Amino acid sequence: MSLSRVNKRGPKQVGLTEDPRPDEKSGSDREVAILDAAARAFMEMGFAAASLDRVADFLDATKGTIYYYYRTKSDLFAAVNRRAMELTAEAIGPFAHAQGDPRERLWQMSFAHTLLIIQRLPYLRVAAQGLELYLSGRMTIDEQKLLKEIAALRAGNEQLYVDVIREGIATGAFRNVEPKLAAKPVLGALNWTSRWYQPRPRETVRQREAIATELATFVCAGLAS
Amino acid sequence: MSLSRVNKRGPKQVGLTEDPRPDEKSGSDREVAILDAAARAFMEMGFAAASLDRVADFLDATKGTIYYYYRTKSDLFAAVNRRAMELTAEAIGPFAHAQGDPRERLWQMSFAHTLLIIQRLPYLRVAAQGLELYLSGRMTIDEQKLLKEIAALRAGNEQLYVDVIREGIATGAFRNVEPKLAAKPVLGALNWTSRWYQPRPRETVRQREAIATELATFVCAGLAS
DNA sequence: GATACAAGATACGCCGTAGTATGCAAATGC
DNA sequence: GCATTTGCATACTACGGCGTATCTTGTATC
Repeated sequence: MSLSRVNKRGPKQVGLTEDPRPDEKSGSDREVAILDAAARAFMEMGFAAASLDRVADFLDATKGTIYYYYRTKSDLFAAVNRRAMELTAEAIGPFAHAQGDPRERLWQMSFAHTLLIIQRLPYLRVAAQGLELYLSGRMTIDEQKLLKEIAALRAGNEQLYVDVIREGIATGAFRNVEPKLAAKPVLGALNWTSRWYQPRPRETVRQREAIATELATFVCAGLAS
Repeated sequence: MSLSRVNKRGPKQVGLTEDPRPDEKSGSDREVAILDAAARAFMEMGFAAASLDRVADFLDATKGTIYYYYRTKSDLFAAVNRRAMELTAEAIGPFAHAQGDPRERLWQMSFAHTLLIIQRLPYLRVAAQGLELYLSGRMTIDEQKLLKEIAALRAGNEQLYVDVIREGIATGAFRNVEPKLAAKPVLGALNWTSRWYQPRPRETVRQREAIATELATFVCAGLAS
């Protein structure tokens, strides 16, 4: 396909610093701006229906810019998903890895997760759509690699919930259920927020926290013994 | 657009019976077969990415058949969604409208809802994708009408949950929360099943019921006071 | 101030697919 | 048994959009 493309590894680093990856997790400012625009476009139309020209509109630029930083539309979509997974891991990871009461930790994870969805709706809504759907047919080899990578990140985040649930069962705080199965409705209750939530102009922090509190309380109560 | 189309109201009724709508809810056998094929295609690729040729493949027919019964791709998609909503209403309606303990009724609704998702996965997964996403931009007038109609059906089903939750709060069975907000994680936990569930060849009825039992127990416990 | 390269704009080729026009055999009516 | 309509299949057109080739401008380097 694109074997002749040589310069498509993003912009060169400035200066003489030879550090191989100065900002591995999120790329440059420009790349993040592109991801933001892409997240908005994919959120509003879905991957297949959203055109790169629409992404460029949100960027106030043209397609040329996008293709300078990303090789294909699938690449861009995967990058949005990857970033969404990173954001999620950052939000819930600290509580997942902490010590202490599993029930309290699950509550904090759910609370933080919900607030994240509200704050970063475009990314999380795109992530909730999933990319398996769209890339499931006629995939190239590198698209399969992308899919595997993102799926692994997603599974990693889900595993954080599974682990906490398992701990909670061990301490007797939670009902004795299969942790992997029990994690499904938990994730469902949380991720569904990306579907129904609509940002309101004058919404206060307090109102958002009320939503997050209800969801966190709901999932903890749902597992309680 | 298609002002010249005259014969696109589906097949004529046979015989001389003049009853205007002999089978309003689901159409003819052939239409249902087309919907089944469309549901499978939309499930596997999403609306925008699924081609009508792919739908025709599942039908073991060609596009000509589809366009004989449905005017546009959007029409077909809306019909799949409409049927999904009808199936849902049939599954949960009886318990929603019954007398008796709201908690027990919510449990039965959730149980039936989950089993429905498992049994009719293509329809319910397509419905969970939603159509607002894909039709949100550049809609024609009749597409807007379709969207409104499906949204109303969806809202009706959600309202069934809201009502039961409200009753449960009144009887003291459920925590005192805003019913509309509380219904969100309930729907999320249930609908999420259409995302993660994958049919296994030798799965028993008992195994499916185990999933439905866990989800129903989860949502009831999540609201319990 | 000439050179080289980074960053992005523009224009276009090519492909997939929604929708249409038409053909055609089998059922149906008279 | 002839005419008409039904129920599709086939062939084709139109168009939107991905990806690419090429051109332009700004900026660092010597």
